[in-house]
Amino acid sequence: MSDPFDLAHHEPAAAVAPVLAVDTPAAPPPYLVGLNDAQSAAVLATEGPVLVLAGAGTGKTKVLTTRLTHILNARRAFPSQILAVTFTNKAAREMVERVRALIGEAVEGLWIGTFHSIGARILRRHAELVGLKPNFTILDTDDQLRLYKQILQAANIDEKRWPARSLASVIDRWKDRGYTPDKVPTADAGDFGGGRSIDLYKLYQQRLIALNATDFGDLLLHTISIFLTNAEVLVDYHRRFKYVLVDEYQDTNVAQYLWLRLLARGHNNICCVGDDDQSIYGWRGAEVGNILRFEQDFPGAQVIRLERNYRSTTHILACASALIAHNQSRLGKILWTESEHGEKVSVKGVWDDAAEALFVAEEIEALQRRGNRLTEMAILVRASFQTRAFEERFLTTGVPYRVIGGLKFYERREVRDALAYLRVLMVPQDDLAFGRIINVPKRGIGESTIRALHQLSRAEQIPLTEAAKRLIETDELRPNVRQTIRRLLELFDRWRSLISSSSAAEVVETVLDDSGYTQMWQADRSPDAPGRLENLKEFVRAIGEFESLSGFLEHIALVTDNDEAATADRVNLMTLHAAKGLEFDTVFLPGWEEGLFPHRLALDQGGTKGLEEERRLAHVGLTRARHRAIISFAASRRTFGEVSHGNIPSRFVDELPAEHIEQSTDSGLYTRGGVADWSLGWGNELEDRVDNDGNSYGQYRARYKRGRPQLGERTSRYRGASGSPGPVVEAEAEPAPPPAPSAYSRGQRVFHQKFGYGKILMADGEKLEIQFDKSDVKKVMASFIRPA
DNA sequence: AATCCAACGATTTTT
DNA sequence: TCGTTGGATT
Repeated sequence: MSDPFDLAHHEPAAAVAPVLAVDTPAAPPPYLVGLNDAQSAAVLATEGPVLVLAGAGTGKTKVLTTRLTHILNARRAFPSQILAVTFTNKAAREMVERVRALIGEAVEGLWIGTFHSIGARILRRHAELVGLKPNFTILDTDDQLRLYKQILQAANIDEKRWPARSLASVIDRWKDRGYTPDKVPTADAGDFGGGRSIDLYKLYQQRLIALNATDFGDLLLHTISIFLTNAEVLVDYHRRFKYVLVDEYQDTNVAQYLWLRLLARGHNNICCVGDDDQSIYGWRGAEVGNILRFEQDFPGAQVIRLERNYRSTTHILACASALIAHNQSRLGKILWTESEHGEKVSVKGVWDDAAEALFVAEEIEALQRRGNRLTEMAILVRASFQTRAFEERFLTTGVPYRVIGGLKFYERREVRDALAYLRVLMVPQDDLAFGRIINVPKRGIGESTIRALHQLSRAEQIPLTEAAKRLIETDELRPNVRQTIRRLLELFDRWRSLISSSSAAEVVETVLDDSGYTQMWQADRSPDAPGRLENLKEFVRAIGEFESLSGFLEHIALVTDNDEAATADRVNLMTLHAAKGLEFDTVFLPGWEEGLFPHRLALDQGGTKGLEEERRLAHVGLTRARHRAIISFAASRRTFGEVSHGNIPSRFVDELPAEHIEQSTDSGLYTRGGVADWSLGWGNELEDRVDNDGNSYGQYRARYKRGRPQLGERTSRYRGASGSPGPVVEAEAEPAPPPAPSAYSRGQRVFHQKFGYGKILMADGEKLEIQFDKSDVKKVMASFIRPA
């Protein structure tokens, strides 16, 4: 494959007079057939700045991919002259596949990728210009946090008062806005660490450079700096990229905007596709303003609106439109459809979260009986804790479900540990990685030793591994510690010598075995140890798919595989944020209560802006539905052990047009338009139901402890032979097996229906003595408890 | 240096 | 309610 940077070899001949190729009167190319007028306009408007406002379900991806196809087909540019930027790897992959389906091989050489992957690609070419080496590491949030902690400690700042997390978010937001440390306005310093945040930012950047590392934000910030200070580099990219396409433009932050502007300035052919009404990542630095300001930012821009919706029924669309019309800051689109009316949007008020889950489960089973597939149903929640009630219900009634989101494969502890070993192997200067595994598994290297290492490393400006090498030549450490470190360093040398002769997977296996890491988990008696071992195996297998270790490391730094092979027929459970871009026949929208949705914190922090973003989130939720949307709210809800009573239906419920909804509320709960007396009448009944569920749930819980995915445990599918990486939790209710033989041992955490959580003091067959957290020591039969 | 325990705090999270 | 975390204990 040719280097896309290597323009010299294929300067396009067709580029001299490209326009004629398509303008000659002829039948329209086949890929335009089936597009509506607005869609074709968006495809054909190749020159100059274009904003495509694509409402939900209006064929956005189709337009993007067809446009790409058109540019290539009309020979306006070679693949290597097109830059297409997305936010997710999934979107990038989808685009590649669809373009390939339309025109075949020509996709080779296209610059399609996420902002970060393309940023990384550019930055590696010019790393020296910002003081990095081309093989710099990309830190993830975990590493970042460790680095921030080190910096706070060095700066003598009380981490209790000023947690590393807060500093991280302060600095992240600055990076989102394109501020390098010298550019942060003094007014923005805030009060972190007594106003020292800007200095801390400076220190952090210095440390990153010293570590030859970047964080995600740097991938863009550094490239922007390079473009700004090295005109010839920028001009080179101007020449290169004749066409720039951007997906999900409403989600770009200021840094991304600046980056795009700089790159697009060459040919000025930039096409941004997005929907201001689906901007839901403001809290992460996304600026709706970017899309709202597009016409000012790019003078002479065309704005094309895609307003014909091909997804939802009229009732659903009417609700979504009426809802979003309450927002002030929007460009305004009027979605319409020719599809059928379908069912009205159903709005249901219930007692509490358990009743809500029960209601949803019953609806799902009814739909299933009528021949609907579970994969075509989704429950979209505002906050992830809400999934719990549904999981409990589904486990007791036996509805198969999958939770999308949660911990990703590469974020798991064991995977990150294994990765750290590889990083040290590849880049001995990677202090963060070395610091992570120096005492994992436990080798008896403690805080004082590590402090000594850091001291020497800082004093001599050398990496930790180097400091370790020197320190063991002195008598500063105790002999046994010295010996341990020496042996570890020798191991690394030995592993390194394997790289040239063995496959990557073999190297990793050797590392995990020789280091004692695998052994550590084998010896671990905790219930999640087997899963971790499985994950390690899968990790080795994943590496096998890469040619080199360094290729693998780049992949996992930038790719968190978020998609799942939805094979089995299961109900989908996820947050509203995770649902963006997806669609389902039936969508359940539970928890539409003031305080939860819109979320209180969103209102507290964001005021009207916050409210409008919540409303967009509601709009996103509704527009995921093709045929059915079912909204619900509960008067009482259990959150973190506390029960909140008297919840008020979300204001969003009131914003739905009456003629498009069908409201039903359990009696005695709410009166029309307001709150009725919930203090009466529900107490006892609720208690009963919780008890019943609690008991049967307990059985399932116990069963799942024994190796099956459990409720609340974000087990990945990454066990067993099949599948790709993914944070998908799957669980399946089966007939309950006979009670397990007592397998409790001293020290184990257990749960008792009445006494709550506790720890086993003594186990004698079925007779156990348990110290309960909220009670005293009790003697209990094993059949009354389950593992915690 | 490892283990234990009490205190805390818990929207959303594409890279 | 429950997982994480830093300080205290052994």
